[in-house]
Amino acid sequence: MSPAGSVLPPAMQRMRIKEVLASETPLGEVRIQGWIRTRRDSKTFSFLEINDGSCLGCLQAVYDATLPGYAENLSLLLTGTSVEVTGEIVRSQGKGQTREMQVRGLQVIGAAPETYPLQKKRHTREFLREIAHLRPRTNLFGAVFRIRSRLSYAIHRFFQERGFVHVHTPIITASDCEGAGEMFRVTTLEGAGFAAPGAESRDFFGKRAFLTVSGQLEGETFACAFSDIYTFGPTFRAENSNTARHAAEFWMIEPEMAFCDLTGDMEIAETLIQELIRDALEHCAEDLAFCGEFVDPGLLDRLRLIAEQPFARISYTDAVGILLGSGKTFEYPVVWGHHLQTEHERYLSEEHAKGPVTIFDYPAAIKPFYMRQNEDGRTVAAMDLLVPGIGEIIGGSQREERLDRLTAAMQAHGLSENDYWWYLDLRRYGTVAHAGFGLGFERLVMLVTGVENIRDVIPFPRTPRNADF
RNA sequence: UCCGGCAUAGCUCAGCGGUAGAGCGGGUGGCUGUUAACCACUAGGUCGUAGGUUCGAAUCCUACUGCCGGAGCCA
Repeated sequence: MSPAGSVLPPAMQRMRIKEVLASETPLGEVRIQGWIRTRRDSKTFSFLEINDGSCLGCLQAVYDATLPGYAENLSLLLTGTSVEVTGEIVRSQGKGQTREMQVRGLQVIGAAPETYPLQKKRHTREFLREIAHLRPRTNLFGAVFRIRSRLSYAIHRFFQERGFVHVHTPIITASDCEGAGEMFRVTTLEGAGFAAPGAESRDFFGKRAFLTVSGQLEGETFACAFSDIYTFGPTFRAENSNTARHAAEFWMIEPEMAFCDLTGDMEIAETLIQELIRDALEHCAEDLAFCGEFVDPGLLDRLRLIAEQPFARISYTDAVGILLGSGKTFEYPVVWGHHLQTEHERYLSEEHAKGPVTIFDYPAAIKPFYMRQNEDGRTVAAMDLLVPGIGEIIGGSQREERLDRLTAAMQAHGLSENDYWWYLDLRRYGTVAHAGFGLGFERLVMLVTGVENIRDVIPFPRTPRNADF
């Protein structure tokens, strides 16, 4: 495809800068298209740093002052301007790059005047969030979103290679009892009609509808047909959470395995994390090195450790004992039967295990109804995978497959069997042990890149009072 | 939602009762196979919004808004 006004005949293919920089063989004359990052002028020529997003690095183009149009173009060649450039790829005379382009023809496609917000200096993340439409053009966000893309691909590859079937579970759900937090209401009712008596039956779906907070229950139905499935899609929580780890819209991966218990569940979870990090280390080396240099100096060592070292596994009961025996004074008391607080989870992963740790067999009273009851009568087969710096990255469980136990648990949680008739049918017809978990995709990207705020690993973050762009 | 902090030039910040500053970015000129290039000059601001205290407020007080950090909820 040749853009209008191209300076070269269509026969000459555009090359991505990544390919130009990686090429082992002489390339001769090539055409590239991208955005100016910075310009440095000499008396008789200018250096242009051009980036097209294909990789972190820029192509240095040497633009000779004797070329036609040089003087007119120069005033337009500011940071942000889009250009098409042709020229020969030659060995660089300077330090810092092995090759560069000797420009033969240059065309300004779209000028970026001096009001362009991105300067060739470091900006704060807070400022860049205000220009979320332009921040992908920075080094950091370029690296983060290339890594995010690769991780997404690696997740599909991981499951597809293991025979898992990808299921698209619904985004809109009519069951308001998924039990994973506040839900966003979906409705076509407006004004007085919304509040009127019996309004729900006149709504689009004839009942109350919401955005999904989890595809798990629907995922279970497919696991009980395809044995191993996974979902990978957007998830919505209307919680008024204002933290670096929470977003109202985020992406989640939820595998569900039939004929699988909690141990098998933990194995898949741990293997998945390790495989994904290995994949990123191999395929995103340049971007990860950048993150290691400018985001978190300890990043690469930590990733290698996570990829190689087996994860610690500690039962909830043992974890409580470890916390009580730690000699640490916590703000919140450690009590068996209570939730582990952030400070407790941090101690377990950052100080005790010094790496990822899986906590399993939680008290039944603090977990949802669908988790499988253990024989001790007081815990359920649940697990949380905690990683240093982020906390919970995976939460999962073996599901209660015994109809009588499940209905009893629903009664204890005050839930109506009628609302879950199809979920209970799975236990009525060919029930089978099964287990699964949810992996927060953004938290994974945070782990891999070292970026500490979820708003900086998702293109356009949705958080309380913020849905711009 | 709770606790704490912050809001000054396009960006990053200094100034903390007495005429609004620097670096970067922009412009002009110079220099150099440069690479966060360098040197000189130059333009650029209702100091978040609304009240209040004071002879005088960017500076002190109050409210509001937004953002940041921590906590809760969780992925």
